[in-house]
Amino acid sequence: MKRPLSKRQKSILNYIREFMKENSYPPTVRDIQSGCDISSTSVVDYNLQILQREGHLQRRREVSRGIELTGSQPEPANISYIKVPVVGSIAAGEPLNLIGADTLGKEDFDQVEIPPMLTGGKDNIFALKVKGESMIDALVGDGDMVFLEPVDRPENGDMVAAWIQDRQETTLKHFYLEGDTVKLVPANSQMNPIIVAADNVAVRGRVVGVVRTL
Amino acid sequence: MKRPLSKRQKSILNYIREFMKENSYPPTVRDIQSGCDISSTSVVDYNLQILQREGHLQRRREVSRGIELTGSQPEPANISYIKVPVVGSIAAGEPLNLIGADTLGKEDFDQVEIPPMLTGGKDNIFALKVKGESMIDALVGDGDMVFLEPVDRPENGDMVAAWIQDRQETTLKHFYLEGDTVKLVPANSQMNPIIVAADNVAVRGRVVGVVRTL
DNA sequence: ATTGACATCGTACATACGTTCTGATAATTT
DNA sequence: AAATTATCAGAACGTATGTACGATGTCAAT
Repeated sequence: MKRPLSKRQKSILNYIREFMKENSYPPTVRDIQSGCDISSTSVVDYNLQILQREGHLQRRREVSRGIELTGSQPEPANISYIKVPVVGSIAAGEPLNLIGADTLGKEDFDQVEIPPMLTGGKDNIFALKVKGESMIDALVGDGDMVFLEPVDRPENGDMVAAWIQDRQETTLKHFYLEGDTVKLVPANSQMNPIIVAADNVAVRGRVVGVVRTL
Repeated sequence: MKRPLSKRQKSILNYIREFMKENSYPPTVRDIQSGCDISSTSVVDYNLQILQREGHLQRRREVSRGIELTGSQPEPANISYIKVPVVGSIAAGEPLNLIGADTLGKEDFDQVEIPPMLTGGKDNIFALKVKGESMIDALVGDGDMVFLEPVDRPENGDMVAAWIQDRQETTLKHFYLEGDTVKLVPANSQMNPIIVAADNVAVRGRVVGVVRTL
């Protein structure tokens, strides 16, 4: 169903997007033809049919400029980008005060803007700056920014930010629920798993993305 | 200058707005004609001319549906976001065809939008999808997306995408220039550095960011 | 009544534009 | 290789659609 698009099809799709950003109406078959350096209108038509079949756009027969891109509705301009609050940094073994992540508004934190590519469409995403090397084997290093989706009942194996009640700290670990205990395992061969009672940990969120700048 | 619009003109303007809300393209003269119960296309044209003169809309001559409502422009969105082309994927030890990255336009590739946070303000950034584990110790894993800034004379230690002439392949490695040879070292303890003549490698770009989604 | 600016009609025309047909060519499969 | 299938080319066709133009109607000022 979801076949990969050919180079030409991508090119066409991109051209349509660009065109509609410039003008306020869709391009004609011939606009696309010249815009994408295609030598025949029939080729454009051919590929438009495919793009339509694959659900990337809608066409109205016999209607000039009867092209409608699906998926990327109008342009609320900013809905495509999401501002997420950086609620703090998280360090291996160090306490982290995340209190207020629920009570305070987004406005009270630094904000980073991230593309939807990272969020998978979810909102409510928040960010943490990683300190330390506790997850180094999971390819998360010091200084990285991790993005989390708020969940309190993660799947086993998820990378989560968890608050450990009696240690008064929050760490980034892999999560495993085993009976009524929770095993929090770091992705670092030099560090040992933490095993605690299930009611002693509160998962803050599940990591959905990692960003590092060099 | 700002004359009051006639009933008919208001009707037309209104119809255009409605039409563009329904469909994603502007109406034709005849759409307006029937939609506003006008008995002649010339009347529509006549009134459109007036509406244009009064600044309520723009028209493109000889262009079907060449109507553009003024006043409610959807803001040029955020300039702060950059579209970068994903020019391909890069794999440890496998050839990668990057030919055309210079000759083809951005439009010919998939695009991802990234926040300025990742680019440090530079443009010309391009992206590669990582395949394989050659940089696993540098916290770059399979499936990650790396963002590169085009440079051909990197600093020692930079992580670069380099084209190796006589192997006909592109890889992601750390770069070290030593005399007139170049050492390309993978960040994977299981793999050995590649040492080649300096004029045998062409650096495509320097990695400035890494993104991973889980 | 006459004029003339304004709005409306009906119609015709030229071209903008989607569609279709016949083959050619490249990519895959048998 | 032969047979299929996917993709492209070029041209032709017919509808969709903007535009032009003369005729008609309206209404206020002359």
